[in-house]
Amino acid sequence: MNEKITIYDIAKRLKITAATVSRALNNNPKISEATRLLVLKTAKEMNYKQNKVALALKSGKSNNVGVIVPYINRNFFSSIIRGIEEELYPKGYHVIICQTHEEEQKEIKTIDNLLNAQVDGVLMSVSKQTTTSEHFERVLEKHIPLVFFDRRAQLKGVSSVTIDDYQGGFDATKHLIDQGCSRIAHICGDLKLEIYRDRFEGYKAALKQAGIAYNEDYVIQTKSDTESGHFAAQELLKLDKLPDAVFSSSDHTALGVIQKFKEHGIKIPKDICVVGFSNEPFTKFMELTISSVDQCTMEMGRVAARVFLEQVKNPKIKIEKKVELTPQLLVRESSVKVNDTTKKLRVSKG
Amino acid sequence: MNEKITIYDIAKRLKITAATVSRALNNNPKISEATRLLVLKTAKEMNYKQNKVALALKSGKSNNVGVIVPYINRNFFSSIIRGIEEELYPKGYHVIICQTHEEEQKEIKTIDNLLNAQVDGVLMSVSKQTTTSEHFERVLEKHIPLVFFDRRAQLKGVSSVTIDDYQGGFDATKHLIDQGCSRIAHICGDLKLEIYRDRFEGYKAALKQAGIAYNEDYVIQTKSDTESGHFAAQELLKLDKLPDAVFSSSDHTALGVIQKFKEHGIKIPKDICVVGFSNEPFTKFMELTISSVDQCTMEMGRVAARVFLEQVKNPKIKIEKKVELTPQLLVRESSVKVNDTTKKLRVSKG
DNA sequence: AAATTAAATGTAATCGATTACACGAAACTA
DNA sequence: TAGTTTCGTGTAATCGATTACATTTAATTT
Repeated sequence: MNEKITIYDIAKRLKITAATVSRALNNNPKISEATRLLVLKTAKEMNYKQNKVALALKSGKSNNVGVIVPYINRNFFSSIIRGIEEELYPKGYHVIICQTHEEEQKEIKTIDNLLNAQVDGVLMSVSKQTTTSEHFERVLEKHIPLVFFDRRAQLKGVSSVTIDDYQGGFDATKHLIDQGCSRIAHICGDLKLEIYRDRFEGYKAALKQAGIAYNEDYVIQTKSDTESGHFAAQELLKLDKLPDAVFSSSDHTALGVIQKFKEHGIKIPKDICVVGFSNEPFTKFMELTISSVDQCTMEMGRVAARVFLEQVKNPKIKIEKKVELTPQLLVRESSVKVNDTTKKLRVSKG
Repeated sequence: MNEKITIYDIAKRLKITAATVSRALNNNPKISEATRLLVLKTAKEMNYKQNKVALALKSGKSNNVGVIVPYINRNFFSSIIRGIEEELYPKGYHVIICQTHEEEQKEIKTIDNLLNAQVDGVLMSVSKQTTTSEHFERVLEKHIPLVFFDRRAQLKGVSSVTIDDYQGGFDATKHLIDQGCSRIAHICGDLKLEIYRDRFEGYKAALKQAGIAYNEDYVIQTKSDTESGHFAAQELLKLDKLPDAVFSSSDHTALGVIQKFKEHGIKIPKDICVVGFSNEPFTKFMELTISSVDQCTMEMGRVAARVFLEQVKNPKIKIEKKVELTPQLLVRESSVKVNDTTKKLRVSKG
């Protein structure tokens, strides 16, 4: 019962050759209807299952794609992976998950391992530490589709799917301006990363458009966790003139800012409006829900998968697709100065 | 540059046979030191990389394990997967991720697909809908290690890693009793699932131990989301005597309960103490942090991976290992009746 | 009826690595 | 020196499926 059934077993049983069996199973037109049906029936009877590994060796296609992220248990990444998986599974691909822990060495090793495992594609978000790109070039040399999502490396000929971080930063800041705020602080992540630079640029552009002078004192660069939010808030509290709004490039930092401000008796959003970034699940569970910029993560995964599929379909054509998804500002309680309850009810809880 | 180098290429270059090359690369003792070094050197020069697919076909081992969960973008599951990945990657295994969306049909299809792909093991959490178990038996027939985590099927000869849900329920309830509560409500998930039954039993045991009569009116069975928490709270509000504590089998439901109670002017934890289950990230981000039972997810993944490794190491021995991890009650603000600030500071924020 | 064509199946190579068995040469024993 | 080990390599089968090419048989044409 447990031995594996191969096409040779079917062939032996029917006193024909494995080639005929293979052809019958693959609906090859040069097979007679009679034998085809017989083979199909026998295959079902014997509970034959095609051995994908043998197929992979013969065809050079493993039907596996590698997905590399810093950590899989971060909502942002796991949602992207969900999108990728849901798009690729119906097409017969399996998703192999790997984590880099933000270490370049692990990233390099992982890519080489995936290449040895003959994956048909690599979809990834570059680790923060990564500075070199030979490992990416090794993927390209083998003509294996490489698609970056969210964080990409500067590399010609590689497709990427990102959100328009500039737009996200712009929208968030514009919204704060629309709320009547004019002293808007910005807490950004490591500006070596493109995503944080872009959000920062969007912030500045919105200020400029509104004729608000850019004030360097209002910009604080930190890590993207809650503690850094506490730190940032304290820095802001030292200023002569307190800002009346904060746009943070991270939800966790936004939370830290809110916590620290509350400790100091500052009312959110009455005294200071706050907008975060990423639409982390907790932002809508808070008593005071936090406005945030949604990065349409599932969609990002789906699109990355589709870009990959396009590339395997047209192996000859060198596609360099740069898809930029539009982020979605979700206005919640932390950034809306309301005067009456009617308005409050309109605040999105999504 | 991009053609794949095989052992035949190395053999041709050195005018020896592929067999010798293979032996040299595998440190086979019957190879002369001279040829071995020569082969190793040449392999490096030619940038040879072993083709894992060919190896998989020959050996019958793919070095891939399938991990099946309902949804990967749930903190609980993605953390387990992280644990699994981190344990298996160093041992040369790749983790293939699949989602069932809680559908039995998808689960069946996924398992069959993984078997065709010749995975060396299947680690999974059973979908809520699943009632049959032929698909699990198909895995066992092929002598492929099957390990359940968290949610398991009733099946002989299969290992599982769970937490002691009974203990978790007991600890949570005991803690509420220790806070002076005696009218303790319980909001549970679908009692067809073992995990919810066990938590419920733990709850009842703690009551019994404290000599508190079990009151059916205080038990509400719902789904595990925030809205169900609203519903449950409303049901409790209808009672003649309001409970003075709530132990919820889900953090999301606990959150809903808290929200609804607050709407009705009930103070948490002064009037009613609340403890949730799962230690979802948001529980510690709230203004009012929520006490919860941590399920040591990363550890669960690691242990599941180790159980799998043990089974591949001893293929002959039929191991049926039932590992039960001990959950950890995290006492936070939602369940501690404090009188002075000193005590409040001791409340865990972990 | 002989010749041509078409249809169905068989033969054998291939994908890349491993390994039982065979074989020749060197080294050792008696 | 003939016989036996030992050592290092080569030969060829194997894992399971696919497919170009060859071959057989049947059907069609002239």
